[in-house]
Amino acid sequence: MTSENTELSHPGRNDLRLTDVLFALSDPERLAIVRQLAGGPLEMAQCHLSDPSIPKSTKSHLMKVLREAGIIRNEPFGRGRRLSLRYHDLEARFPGLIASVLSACGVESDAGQPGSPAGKP
Amino acid sequence: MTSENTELSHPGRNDLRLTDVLFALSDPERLAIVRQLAGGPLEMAQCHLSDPSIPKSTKSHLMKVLREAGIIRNEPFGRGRRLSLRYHDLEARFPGLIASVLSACGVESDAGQPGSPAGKP
DNA sequence: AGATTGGTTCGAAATTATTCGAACCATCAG
DNA sequence: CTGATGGTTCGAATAATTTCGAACCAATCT
Repeated sequence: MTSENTELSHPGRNDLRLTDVLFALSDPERLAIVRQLAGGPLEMAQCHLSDPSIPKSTKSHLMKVLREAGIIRNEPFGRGRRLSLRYHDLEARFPGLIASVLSACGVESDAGQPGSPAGKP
Repeated sequence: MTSENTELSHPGRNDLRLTDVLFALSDPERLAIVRQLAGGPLEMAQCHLSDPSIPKSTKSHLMKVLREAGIIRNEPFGRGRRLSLRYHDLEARFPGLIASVLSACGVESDAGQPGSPAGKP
């Protein structure tokens, strides 16, 4: 049977709400996830939480909050899922915001995203 | 009696925590307050909430969250209090963050703050 | 098919935030 | 001093979030 893996719903770029984005980013654990994704997409299984003993239902919920705020994309990938930062959408809707948050939490503005922050012309 | 009006405690510039700042900004009512203060200091009595029937204890609590996150300054002023955005401190600690949040919520980057965003040399 | 891995969803329980009235404090006007 | 205005703080009620186990689903491997 070819019964496509669960497609989760993502808000469209224009439906992103600033307060929801800020809220999702306001949790240390979620922010740490975003930091990891700043380097490029990651399989969920390779995206680690600060405490490895946290149950998967909790991890899934953290991802849900980020996804529903429009911060990350969560798509089927092989037997698991692939997570990615919706950098371009965030940048388009809230220019400079995600870049300043990343830089504030110690992400070297480098490669990883399309129209990344400044740094290398 | 000259018994100084209540001095509230404010976190030092270097004690500002990104997650606290993001959390404080993630509420629409608090964000609206910040928007008003972007134009410069305001007496608390002149700083209005979206719903004018909200009791003053609630308003005071909103200010408390913003103050404890280090976003606003709240100091005695005459018989009331004067509120101001800690733009400079925020900018120093989280470069670009407050500017992008303000611009994302429709604040014309104009005067109002010392080393404000670009716009007018 | 059956077992394994990786992840979502559903409740319920625990934690944390918000809201609001009442009490209180300070300043200014009379 | 008295009253009025402006605001903080406390405590209790309510609302929202977080956390976690159990049940479930999909894809892969044997």
